[in-house]
Amino acid sequence: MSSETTKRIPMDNQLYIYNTLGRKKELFEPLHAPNAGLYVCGPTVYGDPHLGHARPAITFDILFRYLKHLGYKVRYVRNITDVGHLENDADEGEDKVAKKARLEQLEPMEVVQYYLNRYHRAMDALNVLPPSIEPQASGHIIEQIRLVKEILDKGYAYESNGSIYFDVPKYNRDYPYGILSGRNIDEMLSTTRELDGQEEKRNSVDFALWKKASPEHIMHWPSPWSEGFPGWHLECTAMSKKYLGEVFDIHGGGMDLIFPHHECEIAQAVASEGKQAVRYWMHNNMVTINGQKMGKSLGNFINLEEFFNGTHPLLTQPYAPMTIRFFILQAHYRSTVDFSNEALQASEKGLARLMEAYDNIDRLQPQPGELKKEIGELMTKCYEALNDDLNTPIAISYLFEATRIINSALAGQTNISTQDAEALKKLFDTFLFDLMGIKDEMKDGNASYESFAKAIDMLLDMRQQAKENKDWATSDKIRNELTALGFEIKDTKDGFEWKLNK
RNA sequence: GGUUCCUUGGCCGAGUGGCUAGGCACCGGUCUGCAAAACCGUCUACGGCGGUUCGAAUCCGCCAGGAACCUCCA
Repeated sequence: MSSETTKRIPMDNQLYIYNTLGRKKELFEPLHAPNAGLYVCGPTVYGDPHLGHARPAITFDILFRYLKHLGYKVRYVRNITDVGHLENDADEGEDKVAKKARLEQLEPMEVVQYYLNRYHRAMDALNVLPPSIEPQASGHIIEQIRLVKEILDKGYAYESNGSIYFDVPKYNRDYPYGILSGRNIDEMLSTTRELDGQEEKRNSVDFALWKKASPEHIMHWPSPWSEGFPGWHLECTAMSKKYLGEVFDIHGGGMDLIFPHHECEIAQAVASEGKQAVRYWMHNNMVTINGQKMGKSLGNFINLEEFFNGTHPLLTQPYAPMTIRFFILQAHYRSTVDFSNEALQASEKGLARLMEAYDNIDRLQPQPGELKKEIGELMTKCYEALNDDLNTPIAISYLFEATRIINSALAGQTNISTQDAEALKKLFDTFLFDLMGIKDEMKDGNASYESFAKAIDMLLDMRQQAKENKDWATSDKIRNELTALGFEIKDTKDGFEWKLNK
């Protein structure tokens, strides 16, 4: 699909990733190099995307970008859940959407499309690359029904009143259930709460593969057992198998999906195929707010659009998409990251400093000479950081080291060679832009930027004239009014610099 | 109650046995017409109590506090 796949995989670049199954870092060795398969649980599109959705999207975007950078031909599948979760729960927030669909006489698929579009728009703003395939659960009912049949044939499921349930205790006699989450079935049997509809199930730990639709249920399909809809966990197993094969490399998602979702996926795959489908399980941690998980059920989430506009009451200002992205990358993906205005502002300023340093590389006046060892090592260290389970905060810390080197040279305090300057530019191009996916929101895709920039330059040239005439009133007026408009004006040895703070 | 995990300087956040990231804020200095920015410097932390060790933020135990999962959730 792209020419970059011809790149040779560097032998010394060995990526280690933390496998939740086994809870340790493991060398990543794809099953069918140079191909690599990646499946990530995407959103259930029944509400606006919030900060929590940005975390896995960005985490696995980095993985996607890095695997491609290492020369792998990556097939990245990220699903869209559009059936099974829409209306069959008691939570008011979710009910409202289904209710709204009915009240406004919308097709459920209109609701789905609406939020899917908004999700895509937010991901685009965050510079999250689209996956190779983005399958929707509702488009794979046939595959899911087939999977249910296979599990029934193997004897690990049973029918009850038109619904099909996975027989967890029976499965557990042949294969260990709970290996991903570290649970054992006896404890679960003794601690699982009683839930509605459980009378159909033989055991409280069993889960639905196919549910018979109640009369008021909007979305339903014909099946050998009933008019109904697929169970919660089925789609990922069916779609990953279809697009990545019976066994594939990496499956990602949020930590909150480990149980029951991913545990059930393992059970479904093993029950139907007799073997595990996933070789590396990766899980990103949660975004918290005041130390608590940001999420729908707690009602403490902030939509991405609210961040971009600054419209949520908890926000003291708007935050650019790249600020959000950088903020998330400044924490390791397996740590929780706590939202606060202070933390976001720190990220905003830090990122601005990096972007400025990058622009400053072009202002340097490098001399012919050798590459400084210190600079040459930064590239290696950044690779080592990413190879160590995608340690983006460490890689970022080296970019800040590079920033100090650049600014120090610009201030005339140190010398810099042509090779140094090239290496620094390559460091930023590779790690900040290509791999971490930061972009210059002002310049990228803005055709009129150049005219705009020249107009500001002209104003500042006039100010420069005034300064030379010691007309401080005029020079300060220009500076103050530009500052009021959000510009930051800097006087330098031989002129001026400016930037627009959003 | 069960399972898993966390507690790092004013804030955020890396780091798994010695070399003690990084960002933001603060303070001092250089620079500047004044500023801003930048640069240099300062501040040097690992919840508590024990233990292992020549040596622990890092390993072990206990205690305290917190979180996630056990129900849909990224």
